[in-house]
Amino acid sequence: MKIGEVARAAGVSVDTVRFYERRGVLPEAGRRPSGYREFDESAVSRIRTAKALRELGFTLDEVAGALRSHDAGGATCASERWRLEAVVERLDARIAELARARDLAARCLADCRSGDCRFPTGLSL
Amino acid sequence: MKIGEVARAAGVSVDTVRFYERRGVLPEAGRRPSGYREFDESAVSRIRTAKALRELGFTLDEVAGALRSHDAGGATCASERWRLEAVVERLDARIAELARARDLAARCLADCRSGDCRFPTGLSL
DNA sequence: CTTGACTCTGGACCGAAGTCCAGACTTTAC
DNA sequence: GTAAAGTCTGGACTTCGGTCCAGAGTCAAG
Repeated sequence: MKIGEVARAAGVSVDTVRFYERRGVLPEAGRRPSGYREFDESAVSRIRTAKALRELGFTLDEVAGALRSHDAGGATCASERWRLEAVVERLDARIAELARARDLAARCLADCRSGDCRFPTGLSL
Repeated sequence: MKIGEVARAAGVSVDTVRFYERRGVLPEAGRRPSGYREFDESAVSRIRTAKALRELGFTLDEVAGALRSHDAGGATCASERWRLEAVVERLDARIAELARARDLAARCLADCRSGDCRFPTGLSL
């Protein structure tokens, strides 16, 4: 398959496919004599997996790490689980951070609506 | 006050003070004959307010907008409340997004631990 | 054989909120 | 008077995940 077909099949742009290759998410593609990259179906499913992992909160480097570990063989659920744990931890931390800000803002807003605005330093909101 | 004193008093770097000036958070500072910026106390409290707003989830542009509106006079709680509402809405949306990813990942992890790993497309985690 | 669609490379660019730098100048303290 | 500390400008760099570009070459259909 040519890069455009892969991209279409996986639902990403050709730029993204090349970018994923550079970032180690995809192995270096084989080349035709013309220099065109040549892919097979496995590239499509690899990109789909990468997308799924991204949606779970993996960074691209983490995706690449997980996929390479998988490639290396011997990876099991138990041996790779920490990757998912790390992601969940990071998400929890980030969510807590945002929730704190959100509650602070919402409390400001509630005070403000009830005519008891104690907004930072004299700013009336 | 010179920029360093302001920065120390407000708890930011001198680079940040200059950056805030360029971004409209601080008005253009007056200059000494030497070219050095000259600030008064109000710059410090303005930076502190900016920090407080940033912690609530305002972007720098939103901070600048709120402060300029305040400067323009006539701003009341009720007239400016939408700014805070917009921030809370954005935070809520972002938190929901992350929470979805988090739950997806945590469910994966739980399945994985209970030996029922249905991780995306053949990847064992 | 030509036309249009595709692909190649390398690098620039986006947003966000700063940080850091060099090289020149100023101010302060001793 | 001199040295150290502070300040000036402008621009480059950071992280993250891409996106977009020009200019050149390639492929497929008619």
